[in-house]
Amino acid sequence: MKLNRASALGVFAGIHLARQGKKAPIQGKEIAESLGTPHDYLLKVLQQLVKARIFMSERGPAGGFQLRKDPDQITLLDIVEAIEGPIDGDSNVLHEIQAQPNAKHSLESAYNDVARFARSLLKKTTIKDLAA
Amino acid sequence: MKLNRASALGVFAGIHLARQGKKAPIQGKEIAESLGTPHDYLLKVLQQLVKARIFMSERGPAGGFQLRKDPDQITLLDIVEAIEGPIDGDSNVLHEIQAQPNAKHSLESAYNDVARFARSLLKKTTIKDLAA
DNA sequence: GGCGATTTACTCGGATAAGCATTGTCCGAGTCAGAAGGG
DNA sequence: CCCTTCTGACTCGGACAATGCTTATCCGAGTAAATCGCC
Repeated sequence: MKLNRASALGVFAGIHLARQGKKAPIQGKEIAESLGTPHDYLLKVLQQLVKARIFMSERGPAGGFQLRKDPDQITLLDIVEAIEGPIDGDSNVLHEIQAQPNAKHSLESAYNDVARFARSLLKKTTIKDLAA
Repeated sequence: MKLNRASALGVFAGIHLARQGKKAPIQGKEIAESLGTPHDYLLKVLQQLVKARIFMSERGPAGGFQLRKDPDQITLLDIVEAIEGPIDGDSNVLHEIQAQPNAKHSLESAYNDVARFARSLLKKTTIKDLAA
């Protein structure tokens, strides 16, 4: 697992939306200025979260982004995995190396343990927690 | 943190050397064939471990690589950090984003917790454990 | 003045470049063994 | 025959490309409001 700039932007964008409530859509432009990040790039990140059905978007004037669920129903894991892809032990890297199967297995389970821990930890924290 | 092909190769190379004992140097060519990986690339990985003083190398005919320490004194963390660099929470990515300080801090400590867990887990396992 | 088609301004959406890290390759530096030559 | 010198083969070492992923940018699709024209 890794922490991209993109996934961090996704989390903070979620916090920004949570703070505004669900009244009206918030424009990407406003979020970008708030986070001090390039507008066009942030949009691409937000798009991924819309595809993952975590955010919802509306086009046209007065359009923008909103949370699709309540802030306490959105975990960090939801956002991070929507952007980075699933958090696993990267076992595909191991399988293309020839080595003793039990050594491969031991290393793989070590990495899987780390991945499991990361998943459970990120699942505990919600957007609501961070927006407080 | 992430699991590169390079760090996996470093671990398996360490296992290969541990299995041979400390009698004579093992050539990179032999390790590369054993792991089914490009020879020239593996050398670059082994070089990093030599620089980190985990392996030792000898040139010339009958040269090769050896472990510098006992297999039970070399942890997975030693090898992985020698190749990937230190395992941290990638907090540098966070600091260039403008956001509420407490939200940034919460996210950063979540990632630091994962990094700490990964470090402690990788520190528990030694090359000797995997070579058995 | 009221209604509707049209234009306009504004938003997100997806396809397209630029930058950087990881992976892969090549040639040179160092080292020992063995052969060649002279004593 | 023995010692010294030289050549050559073999190893690692570090500098140089190629590939893939992350980041950044651009232009087009969609939408609602405002404008203009007609009734």
